Amino acid sequence: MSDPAPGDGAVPPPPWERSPRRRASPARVPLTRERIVEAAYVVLDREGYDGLSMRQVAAELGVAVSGLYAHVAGKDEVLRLMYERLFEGHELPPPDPANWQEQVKDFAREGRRRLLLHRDMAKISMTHVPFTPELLVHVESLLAIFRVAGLPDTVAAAAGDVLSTFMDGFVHEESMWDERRRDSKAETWEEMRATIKGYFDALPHERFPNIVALSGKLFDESNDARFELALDIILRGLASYIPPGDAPPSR
Amino acid sequence: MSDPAPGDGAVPPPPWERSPRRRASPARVPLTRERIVEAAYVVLDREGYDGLSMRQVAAELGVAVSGLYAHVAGKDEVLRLMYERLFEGHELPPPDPANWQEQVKDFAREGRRRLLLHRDMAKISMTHVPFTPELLVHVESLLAIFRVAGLPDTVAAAAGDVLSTFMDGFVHEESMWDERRRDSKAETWEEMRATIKGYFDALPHERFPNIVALSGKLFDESNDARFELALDIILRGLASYIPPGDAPPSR
DNA sequence: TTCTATCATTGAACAGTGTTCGCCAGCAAG
DNA sequence: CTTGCTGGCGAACACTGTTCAATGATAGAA
Repeated sequence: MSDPAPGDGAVPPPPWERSPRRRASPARVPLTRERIVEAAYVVLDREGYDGLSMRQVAAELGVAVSGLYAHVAGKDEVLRLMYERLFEGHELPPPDPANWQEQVKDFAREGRRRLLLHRDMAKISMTHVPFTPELLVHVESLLAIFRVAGLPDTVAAAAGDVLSTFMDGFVHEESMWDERRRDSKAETWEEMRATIKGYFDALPHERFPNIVALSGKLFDESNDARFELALDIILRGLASYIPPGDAPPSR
Repeated sequence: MSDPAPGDGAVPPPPWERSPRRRASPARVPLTRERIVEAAYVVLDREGYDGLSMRQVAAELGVAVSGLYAHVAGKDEVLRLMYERLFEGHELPPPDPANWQEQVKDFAREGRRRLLLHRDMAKISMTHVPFTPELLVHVESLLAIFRVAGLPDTVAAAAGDVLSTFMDGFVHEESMWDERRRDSKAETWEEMRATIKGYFDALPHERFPNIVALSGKLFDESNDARFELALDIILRGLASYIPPGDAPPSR
């Protein structure tokens, strides 16, 4: 497109321009890890996780597949770099015992927001354990907030598990429904939701009374509302472990 | 091996044994969905999720790959059947408001137990949304317990999300650590845990004071203890939504 | 018993995948 | 201008899931 091959209507470059052109051709931006990750994101958004192949990434860059392996150990490393770049610049504020709950919620909200930035990103996120040096600062900050808030150490340690598995799992479920919507003929989310609700409403009342009764609550609520509510459930549970008198949420 | 081709030392079967032999050969158990799923489990346990291929399953059955497709739509269906069979017979007791929390915990414990029965099973579990008819009864039973306990409907709807994403996520993390252990030279879990703890202890104290301080709590605790604690966090959060006076956890 | 029709099973093929290796063109240094 | 070198290239390997024409053995009919 922007780099047409000679021979299909394009006149060959005049000889006196050979010198500058010679610079132009090799002056194509050199392949770097950053450019590879960037291209991988483009492919991921367009083709989804299953369509994210090294060949597609190479094609996106207009480069041979084998060229990628000079800068990257393999596909695993590409996925890891994508995962790490997604949370770059994601920093938590210094612990404030007065509203630690809101701080934790903000962390989860921001995490979800970033995961939703790219299609199928939750799939990639879940296959990585966040103990690479760049991601450890998040764990550290979260633990700081928990401890300053007065949570016992064991609870603080477990809280990270609950929060991160929930965050990944929730977004993953969201993207699975979105994928299902893509596969079906439903164009809009509303249409898809109506289809699902119809399926649940059509279930035999006597065998699934509660599902039928809650079909509205299960899917009519927006994902944001369900996410917020679930966050609140988790944080209420955590708060219940703060010893009375220890940094009470007075304010 | 057990079925040597004629011509390399094996004498051909005498003609008078042809009749019984003819029965023996076709008397091989016929291919069924059940046998395919069973073989898939064997391959999964031996090779892990990445080694679970249709060809391996076919080889396990001593059958051509293409033969599988006469009984199964494809690999996706095999994974779905495996997932559904894992939870076969997993039934919840009738709702008892007096100890609904223990009922919910038992559900999660049994779910984790089954997921741990087969290597990488959590990976398979997470890619499925439990809305197939066979699995809907679980959702139904859980909702029943939540509602009878007095949880508001919106909370009951969200509670299922929190619980299932946590269950899958926690076991998935467990199996990821186990996979990492397998890859490393560490044989036992204790050895692996020591390695991890050593890594955390070696972190710079000034940058990661909380991680260093909690390195013991993060990994010395057994997975069971962490799972139980996390369950308790979630259930305390849920319980906080029961309106006062509505089926109080007296006893 | 002999023939036939049926259907489960097969082998080969196709279009992909991640990864490796030998080669070659173009650049910087001498 | 020549030399050395290295980044990118093409081709290949060993896989993957899936399809399809052909085949083999079986059960039923004559």
